[in-house]
Amino acid sequence: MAKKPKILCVDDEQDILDLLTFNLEKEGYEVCTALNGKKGLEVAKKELPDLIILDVMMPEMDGMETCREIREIPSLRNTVITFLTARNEDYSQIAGFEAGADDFITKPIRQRLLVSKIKALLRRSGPMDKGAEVSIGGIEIDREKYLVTKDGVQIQLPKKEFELLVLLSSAPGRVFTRENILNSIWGNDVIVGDRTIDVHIRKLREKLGDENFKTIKGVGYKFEA
Amino acid sequence: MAKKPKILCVDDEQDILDLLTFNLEKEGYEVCTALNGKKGLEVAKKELPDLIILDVMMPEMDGMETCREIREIPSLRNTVITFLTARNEDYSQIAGFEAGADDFITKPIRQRLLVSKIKALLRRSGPMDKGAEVSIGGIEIDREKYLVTKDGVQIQLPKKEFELLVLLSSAPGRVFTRENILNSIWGNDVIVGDRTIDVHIRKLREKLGDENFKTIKGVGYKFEA
DNA sequence: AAAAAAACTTAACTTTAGGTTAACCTAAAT
DNA sequence: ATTTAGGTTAACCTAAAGTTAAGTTTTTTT
Repeated sequence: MAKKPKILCVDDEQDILDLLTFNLEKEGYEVCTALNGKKGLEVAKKELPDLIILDVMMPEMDGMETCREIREIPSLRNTVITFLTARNEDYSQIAGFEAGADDFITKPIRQRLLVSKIKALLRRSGPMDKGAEVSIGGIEIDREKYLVTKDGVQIQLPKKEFELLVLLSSAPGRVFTRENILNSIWGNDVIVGDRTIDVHIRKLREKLGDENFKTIKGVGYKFEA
Repeated sequence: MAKKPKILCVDDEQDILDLLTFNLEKEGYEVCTALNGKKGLEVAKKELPDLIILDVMMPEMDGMETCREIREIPSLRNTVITFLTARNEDYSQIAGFEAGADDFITKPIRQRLLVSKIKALLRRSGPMDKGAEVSIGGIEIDREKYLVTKDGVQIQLPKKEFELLVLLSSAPGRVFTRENILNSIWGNDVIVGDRTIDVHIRKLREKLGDENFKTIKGVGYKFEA
């Protein structure tokens, strides 16, 4: 099974969160929640969800503001964000799109519409990054063929190493924290020792060249050409 | 050789049609065109293309509407549809997916991206059940005759083995997950044990040579020459 | 219609790739 | 100099795939 899409719901009402969680989990999504914008931002950074549902009306940091901040974070730049608003608040919609929203869901939430919108949004974001081949500095990655080519030589990587490479190369130059990596590749619930990542990084360095995998001490790793 | 995929382009600007036709024919596709949604629908019914490129903005019947109508026609239900939009018309994209689009191509059209998207979309849309003969590395597959020839020797494969071979060979080199395989050959709902696939793979290896069927542990299988 | 054969699935068991850990080492930062 | 994060290695362990044979089901033959 392809990894379950992860959805973050941010709302100050626990009721709404419960409703969303219930409906989305039923559809097979992995759901995480936050009770305010600030928490939402934190969770988003940590969990790197595929889609975020943001309530517009929240105390302290409202949806707009949260959205703007999320859009500032490189690792979340391509995450789909949809707002939750009261019906017919046209005005907020305009502002919302300016803040970087991708869609709006109106309250009261109709379960069927919610699910179909979510599906459509995820589908939309899907085809983009499915382009199978990436090529950076002599290294080609073909996700469909599960094959890496370095300077014309094909290399067969084990699953975890491949996934790690795909992750790091998805944003060359960007630092991924250990936490990022664990969440993306292992999932938040799985617990593996600290050294595990190092070992995989080591293998990658061995196979693809030391110079491409940089350590940022105290922060994480990045892939560079 | 598998039959050329047929692509229908619908746009109200002749310039765009010419550009698309030129680029796609160069890649070996068969191209037909229509200057508006209504004509597009007619041509689609007649030609049964494998993929349709629809401009969103057209007078009279726009892309969305055309798309919806196309989806109503049973013989075109599985045709891949991709929209042509001006850059960053996010909102129309959402509506587009709801109308049944599979992907979007943004104007201005970048030739390489266009071609790679088309390729990816056609590949994903699954094995074309039209073109009958495939030949890869000493193995010939004739889907019409249900016949496999290895190094000139005809081999009679049972149904499941044959289907599995056809699936894997439909995209040589590409890894098919167990889930992929189950969905394609057995259908979404049928439940068969995990080991069933292995057994069929084993039979294929036995009959057609071990080396052609690679295991990607934790991922799936692929067929290679 | 019964018997036989072929194909398909399952179950039980073995094998193995590769993922994880633990223990120790090294280098960078304070 | 001390601390701490990361690097390295090899042993260990496990989930996934391979194998085989024994049921089932389906198809063909008589």
